[in-house]
Amino acid sequence: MEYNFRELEQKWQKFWKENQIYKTGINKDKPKFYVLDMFPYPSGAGLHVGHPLGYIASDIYSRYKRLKGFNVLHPMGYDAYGLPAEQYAIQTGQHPAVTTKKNIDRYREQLDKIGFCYDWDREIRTCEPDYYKWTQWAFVEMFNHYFDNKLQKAMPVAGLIKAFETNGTVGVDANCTEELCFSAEEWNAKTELEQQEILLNYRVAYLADLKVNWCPALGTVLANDEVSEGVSVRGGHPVEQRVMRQWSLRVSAYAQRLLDGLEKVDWTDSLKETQKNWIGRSEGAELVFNVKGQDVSFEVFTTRADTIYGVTFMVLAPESELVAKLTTDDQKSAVEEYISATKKRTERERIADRRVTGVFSGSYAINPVSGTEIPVWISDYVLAGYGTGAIMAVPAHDSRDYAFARHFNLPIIPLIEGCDVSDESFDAKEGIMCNSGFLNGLTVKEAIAAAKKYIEEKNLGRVKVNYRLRDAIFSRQRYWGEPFPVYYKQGMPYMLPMDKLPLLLPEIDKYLPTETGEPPLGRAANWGWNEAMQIVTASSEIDNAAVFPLELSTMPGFAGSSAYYLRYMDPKNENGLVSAEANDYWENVDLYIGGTEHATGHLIYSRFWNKFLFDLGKVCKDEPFKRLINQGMIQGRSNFVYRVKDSNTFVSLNLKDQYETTQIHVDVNIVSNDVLDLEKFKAWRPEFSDAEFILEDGKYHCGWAVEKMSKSMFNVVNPDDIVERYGADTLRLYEMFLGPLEQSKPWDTNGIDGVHRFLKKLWGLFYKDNQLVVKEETPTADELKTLHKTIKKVTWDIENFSYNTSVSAFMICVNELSAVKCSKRAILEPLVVLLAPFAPHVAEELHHVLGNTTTVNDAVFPVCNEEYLVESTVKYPVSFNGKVRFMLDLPAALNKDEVEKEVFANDQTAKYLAGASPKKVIVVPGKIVNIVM
RNA sequence: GCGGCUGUGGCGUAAUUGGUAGCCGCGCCAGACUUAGGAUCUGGUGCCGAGAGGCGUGGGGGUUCGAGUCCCUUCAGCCGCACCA
Repeated sequence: MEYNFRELEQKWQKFWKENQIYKTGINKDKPKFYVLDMFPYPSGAGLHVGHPLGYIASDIYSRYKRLKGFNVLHPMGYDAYGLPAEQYAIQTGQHPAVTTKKNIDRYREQLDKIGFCYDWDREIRTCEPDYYKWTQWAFVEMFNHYFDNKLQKAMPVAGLIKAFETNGTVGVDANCTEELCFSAEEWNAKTELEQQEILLNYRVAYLADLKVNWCPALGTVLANDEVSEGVSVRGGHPVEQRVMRQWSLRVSAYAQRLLDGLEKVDWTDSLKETQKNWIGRSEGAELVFNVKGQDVSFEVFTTRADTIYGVTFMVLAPESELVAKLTTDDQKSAVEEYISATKKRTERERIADRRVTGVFSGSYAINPVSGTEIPVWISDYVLAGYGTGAIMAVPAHDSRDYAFARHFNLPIIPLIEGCDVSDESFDAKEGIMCNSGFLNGLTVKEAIAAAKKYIEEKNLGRVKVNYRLRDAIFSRQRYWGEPFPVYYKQGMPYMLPMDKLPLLLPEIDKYLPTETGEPPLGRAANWGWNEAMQIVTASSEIDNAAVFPLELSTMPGFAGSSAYYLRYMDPKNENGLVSAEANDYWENVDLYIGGTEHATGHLIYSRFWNKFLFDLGKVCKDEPFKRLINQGMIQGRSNFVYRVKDSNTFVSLNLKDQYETTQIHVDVNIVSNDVLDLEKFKAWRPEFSDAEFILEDGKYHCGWAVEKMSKSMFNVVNPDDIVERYGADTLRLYEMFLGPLEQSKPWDTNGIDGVHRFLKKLWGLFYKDNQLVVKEETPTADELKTLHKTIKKVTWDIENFSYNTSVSAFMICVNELSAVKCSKRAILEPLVVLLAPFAPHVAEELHHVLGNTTTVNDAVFPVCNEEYLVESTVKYPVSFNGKVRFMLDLPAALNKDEVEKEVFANDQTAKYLAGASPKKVIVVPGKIVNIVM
């Protein structure tokens, strides 16, 4: 029997499928374990060899846990809504549902070939109505809840209304967009419309006029994490700031809990750090400044209350509402000119070009502590969206303020003894205060505390915690997303009744905005809501009396991915996102594997979403993902050929310096070990058909470089091709063998022969000349040692996700067994089970070859017996002054003194001592001997 | 600028956590076999050196009997955040 991987892999994949080997259900007799992959967006390009890396790692862990007696939930699905399918629809007119389905089918085909243990009965697609029903449901719940700051949890809006009716805002501490203050009488006197508008100020899902990131090229707004350096992350289109009425989720209310929760999860420090940065907690004080000669005051936020005596000017963000209030008549034209100039600059330009710009407003503020009058300036270095959009500038101790003061010749007052501010500001929070009234003589740390206390006591402001985390803008002016279950009466949003969900995505004729600039859903023929009949009806019937318009925006990409891990627990449930029974059993994800690119998007939103559902009592765990591992990126390894300028002649790598050449990417699939296949090259592209070559030793050597794996670099390797040539088990092993899971590393197909050879060698322990050679003989001590040290190593490696080293441990094991021609059942049987998580097909085959009739997945993972590992002798390296000179075999039982005695009894020792007397002898029993001379 | 991670043969990497640096694999070299291959098997392969030996984990310094591993410093690369007050 040959190792016929093609036949064998197909056979077992079929067997697993037909016998539902990977079907999972609640089983209270076994401990549960939930292993999840970040589900993919099914792109048109299909999978390349980098995508399955994380899937293989999680698959190994899932299989291992199962063999260890756990009931393992290991599902897969698709993040099926998204921009690329819609962009494609715009270009081709094909319905995004059609292309999405096609892409999903392709993904599935590719995934199936690799032999994953997914329970496909639990597959979800975010674009399916029975799934997005629950996305809409969660949104309605968010609309119906507000965040109570005191309780630090979401509470029903109904309770808030009751409080307003009896006491107004008194005693209410609700997270809100804008602090409001009204009495019960005032509330009760308001119209329904007015009350609804006020409630939007509190709801967790709310509609508000916000400054948003508008991307004209994509025709939609984008969330902060979808924009980087002023351009859209997807597509790289310019993004501008615009005020629009949009749905938002009050993620910022959960800032503190999102931060605290990080302490409870087992994630990498770098990922936690990224989330901490994104949440951006800063403790400080909010100070009230009165404006001189006007009945106006404004607040600023500062983390350096200690520097209050050094404030020499104030700065407002150009977008601040205060600008209009504080601009005096003589400064009006200058301010207007500055504001319009600022508006013209995109955010990108502002970031790229750090010129100091600004204009004086004409007004003066009064320092609430020192009483000094200070000029109020306007500058775009102050952000409208952070804090209050106004700052107190302390040029001596803040580098941005310093640059501004220098540019406009404003005073700089040093506040720390001995600091030099002649060239730059002193930003460090250390030293002793001076020029600071009652703070003089204190350290900076003490002064911050003292100043805060003073501010609170004198009622000059309040101690406050600020977060950088913004609410998530939740509307997209696009077609291919979840429709909002929302209709509008007099411009005010109302939710569809829960029992009418899902609100289905309507058909439209073109996937473009309407002629009047409304989102694509504006084209839908049936997009009205008959309130009395509770049905969707023709858009033409909208009369704003009985039939009302439905929301035209759709939800963003992160909507569907925020709670999908919960749905896998109970994917067919028609009465809830997840049943209490399923949720109580599976709880949350024990191991989540995916890329770092979701660090600030998906992983913040889903934590927020989960916490919200936790507050409602719908889920039992506060954090969704207990342990998280980021797999590294697989980079491409590109190959180059060198064309001699103005010719069709190509020169081999080491001769290219003799010519003037152009470097050209060449398809890595026609290169082997950096040697170009000349015939394939000529056939690759018509322009190379008559190419000529300057060779070295009859070969054309290509250059190479590690780059991103992409079509344009011709370095994309398709897993299908690898499976076809080497089999899925070889692919799985090689992906793991490449290097540590979390590290980025280049893919080079050339190395794959090594692991393929390993599998053949393993096969060779079972079959020789087509004969099964497995024997029932008792294994030797050495064979048992080989097996058990491998069990020990591989177990430790799996637990620590060090899969590259376990593959090499398997190789060492098989090398050792081959060397002694060991084909004994007592050794091979446990070895096959040990290998099953990594190479399930060949393991299943060999498990059956050994006479087992049930799947290897139901075997028991072997346990290391330390007794077999005990050594009777130790090879001591004997070193002199730290340099190893010779090895000495000694009984392991010897103690320190006995080892020393043996070493000095050896004549080699005398040779290296060369008559000198040792100053010191170090003996570490079982390890080394070092003689210091 | 701030924060994090990583630097080991020609390449991907390993090192029982302070104890023989280079395991495993690719590649390369030599040999065997021969249905001449992108097959299989055997041996070799960090660098310098004929050899004894010396050097060697980005560079410099330190702690230690002993450092890839710990400390200080410096350089390079990758990632995250970045007018966040």
